[in-house]
Amino acid sequence: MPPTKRTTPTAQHPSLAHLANDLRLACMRISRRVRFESTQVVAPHQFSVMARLEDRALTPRELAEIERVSPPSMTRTVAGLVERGLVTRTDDPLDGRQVFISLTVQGLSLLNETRRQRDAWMATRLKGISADEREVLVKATAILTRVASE
Amino acid sequence: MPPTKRTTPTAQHPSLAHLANDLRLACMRISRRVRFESTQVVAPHQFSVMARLEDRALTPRELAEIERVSPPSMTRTVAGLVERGLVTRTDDPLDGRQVFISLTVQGLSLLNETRRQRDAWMATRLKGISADEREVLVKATAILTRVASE
DNA sequence: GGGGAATAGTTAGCGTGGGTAATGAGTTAG
DNA sequence: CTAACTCATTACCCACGCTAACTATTCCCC
Repeated sequence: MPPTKRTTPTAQHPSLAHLANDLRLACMRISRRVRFESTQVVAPHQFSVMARLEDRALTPRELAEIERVSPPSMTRTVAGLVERGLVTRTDDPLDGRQVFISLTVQGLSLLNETRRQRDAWMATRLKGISADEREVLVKATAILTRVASE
Repeated sequence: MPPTKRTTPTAQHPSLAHLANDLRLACMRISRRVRFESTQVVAPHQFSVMARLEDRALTPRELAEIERVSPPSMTRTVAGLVERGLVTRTDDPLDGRQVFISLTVQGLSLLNETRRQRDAWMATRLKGISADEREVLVKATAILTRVASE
């Protein structure tokens, strides 16, 4: 492949497109390795649902919308979590159609354990970097967090 | 404050654990949004296989090992890509057991189009940041890329 | 050179997690 | 009070992962 055209061609100031590409790839690779290399005790979609329930109980419909999944799929995912004792179902006293799904104590502790493992993976990778690099990453993390939530 | 070790991180110098957590979350959120919000014209595993074929043709077995998938799964994935005209099969003239899988012209252009979309998503997010922040991200990207490949 | 072991790829069949369509129970609007 | 709507579920299909078993080819070693 011929070298890509750059409108702002210095090494210090690569084009926005280049930065976007490289940064995106780095984020996706890190994300991929975190997911692959942390021991998965629950499936990714189950973990994701549990994480949503940490703040407050949600209905299956809300969960389905948040996770961008159809209601029947969420029914099954929740059923799996209930069976493992990680979440519980509670009838809504005000609306007989609805059900609230909430984390159990075991669910919360599993959630925290999984996070601990993932963080440990990341922390291990960060141990080798210099103080300067760490400063850069601290600043970059703030920016990335903002970007990710826009 | 305890005399020997600094256990309370400041805003400027958060603990390694904190940085690891925040950075990991930011990367995973960005990765998730890129995957969700770029129009998927091929499935993730198919895209991943196509990307591996960009440099050179590979055998199904090599692809299976790289993608950490069983050979039968790769057979099916490749079959799907062949059916869509995105890759082709070529018999190895030296070893009758083997087959080479390589990208077609359509495959390559689809690959580039998908990347363009993903990069566009990221580039859009990066347009709003300041020059200083961009400098930080340029440096951070180099570090993250290294970390992701360790 | 011949015969068994090893390797590449595929086929067959299973489990799981996505989807849509249809159903039942409960609520709301008219 | 009935009709329409909403929530959750069930029934059923597809996509993609797996292992086991099979065919074709190559390698190894006597």
